[in-house]
Amino acid sequence: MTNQMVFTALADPTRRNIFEGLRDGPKTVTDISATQPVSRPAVSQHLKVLQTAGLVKVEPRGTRRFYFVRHEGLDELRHYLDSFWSDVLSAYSREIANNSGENNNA
Amino acid sequence: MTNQMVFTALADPTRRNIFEGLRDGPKTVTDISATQPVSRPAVSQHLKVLQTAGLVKVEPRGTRRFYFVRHEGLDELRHYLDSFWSDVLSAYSREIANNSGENNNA
DNA sequence: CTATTCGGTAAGCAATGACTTACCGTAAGC
DNA sequence: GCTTACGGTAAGTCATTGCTTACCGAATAG
Repeated sequence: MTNQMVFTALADPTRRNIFEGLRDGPKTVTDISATQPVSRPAVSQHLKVLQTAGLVKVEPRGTRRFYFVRHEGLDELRHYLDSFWSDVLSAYSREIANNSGENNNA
Repeated sequence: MTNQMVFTALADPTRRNIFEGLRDGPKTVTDISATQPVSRPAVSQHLKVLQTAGLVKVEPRGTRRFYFVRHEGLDELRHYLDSFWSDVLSAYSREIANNSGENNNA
């Protein structure tokens, strides 16, 4: 749910690959396993991490479990980036304003 | 430089904290160390990872080295999120269109 | 020229984490 | 009922990585 968990979830290559594979529609665990070089339990564990981070959600249909991208998860990450971004920009213009008047060395 | 490296760089709590500390202006390594619970070499190593990921840049002034947030690094990450986002949305509306006509179970 | 501050690198250690195989619960098919 | 496909969990292994101390180069101060 936290930004921390989102970044951690997307840091692993396999997990990122799994997540990106869900971008064009829901998939079952065995579907995903077929496209990945790791075992099915490994995929299951990765999906758990993605789910805890709020990036995917599950919908059981019969004996299968379909995994979806969770839109809100991406939203939160975008929001984090946006606020960070504006902070950096304002600090940057402040920096320029300062530098034209004085030199802020030690 | 790659998205992979960006996510990996921001996945570590200490490193993320260091990066966020730079949001309101440049800092030296010793400055950063003072605000972190880890040693100065550890900070130095973290900054190296952030730099390799393209998230920060250095500007040596005399014997000091000032670290800055690198705007382009954030840009690339935002671009990645945007394209991912639009892919998910278009697949999502496609999904809805399909589901109103048929049921795509096995 | 010598002393001091700043900070990057090396080596080694301990914790995290990604993967495997083995196992078990659950829902559908016969 | 029994069997089979699906998939989550447990336990153990091995590589990754974040941390430490020790060391060393480079630039300013005196």
